Amino acid sequence: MVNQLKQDNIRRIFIQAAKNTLKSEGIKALSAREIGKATGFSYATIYNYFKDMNELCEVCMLDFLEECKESVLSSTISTEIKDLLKAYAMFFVQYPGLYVLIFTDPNYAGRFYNKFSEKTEEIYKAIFDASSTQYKNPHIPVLTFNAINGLLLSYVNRSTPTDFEEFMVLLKEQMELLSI
Amino acid sequence: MVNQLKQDNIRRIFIQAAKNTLKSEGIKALSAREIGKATGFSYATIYNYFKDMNELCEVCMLDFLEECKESVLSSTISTEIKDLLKAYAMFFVQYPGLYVLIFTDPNYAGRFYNKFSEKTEEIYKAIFDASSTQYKNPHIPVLTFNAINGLLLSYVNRSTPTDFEEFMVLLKEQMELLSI
DNA sequence: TTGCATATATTAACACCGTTAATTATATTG
DNA sequence: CAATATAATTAACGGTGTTAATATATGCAA
Repeated sequence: MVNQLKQDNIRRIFIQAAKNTLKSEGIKALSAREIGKATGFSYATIYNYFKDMNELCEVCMLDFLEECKESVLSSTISTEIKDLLKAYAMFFVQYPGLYVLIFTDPNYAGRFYNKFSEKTEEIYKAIFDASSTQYKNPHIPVLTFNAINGLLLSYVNRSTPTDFEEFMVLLKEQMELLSI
Repeated sequence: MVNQLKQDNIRRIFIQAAKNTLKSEGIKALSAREIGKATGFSYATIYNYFKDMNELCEVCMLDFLEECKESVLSSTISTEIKDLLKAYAMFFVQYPGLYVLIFTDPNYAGRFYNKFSEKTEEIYKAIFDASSTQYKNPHIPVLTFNAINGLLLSYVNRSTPTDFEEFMVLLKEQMELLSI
């Protein structure tokens, strides 16, 4: 007889600990032994609740994407698309480590891409649905997100632009060029 | 008395072996032990020629960027900017692992970013210099590369779009939207 | 409550990794 | 040839993910 409730609770303990580590110290600090210490469990106990460390990490990543979505949609600045997109970019500027982990780290971003593609598509769709203006040409939203993600990639991985203010200026200019 | 020529040659042996591994099997397969096997040297000998494995990898990355630049500029399709940009994208579509390594992998892309930023800026500049049309507004080239890099990021890490043909169609459409 | 079966947690171990110190082999020079 | 400088190797350390074997806790029937 398994105690499903207890199992779920312990699972959540591991997830929460992993999320904390990922947010504060990044993926490099995440290890089975570290999560063991942080939760009080042995490092091997994790393997009773997750297939491997990747599974634990993936669960966190989907959680973070959900947080991103909620953060964007609850930021009641306006329903103008440029403000929604700015909120999207802001979330990841706030947590550059999460952007790297979810979108750029080949060890994770590339794994089970269908799951993450679905979730990111969901976010993109939610943003353009929430917007007050509609775009008939579906390539405009795609181009817009490619441009923003390219900018975020450059910012988090190559520090180009170097600081936050410059990033926001560039983002604004790019949105204007796209007539967004 | 050190034999500089001999040293340089052995250094090049390690670099070549590492480049082969990176191109064929990717960064995950690169290790000191593996390069030792591939070259016939002991794994520790590498440390007589490189500070650490990161240095070896970085040398390879700069080499690859140089290859990319030469590949783009020697592809005598035309001097139209859209063809040059297509050649740029093609290089990394051909070697997705290299794109991931150089631009998206946080372990490498983020390290010594100034060195790589310089080199990538050099490529971007070379492309727009070789182009037959000139852009007065400097934000257009920046936006263009952000869009292409966003598309490449999505393609290599999330398989969106799923195949090469689709990628090329999307690239063409995005260039047209940007009036490039 | 006791005893037992089941479920869960822990420890120990294995195979990797990067890196370094100590040791051995090889060149070079007097 | 012998002494010295240089380079390559082996052995070791501390880290990683993961698994098998072992210990502990839990749930339940008698």
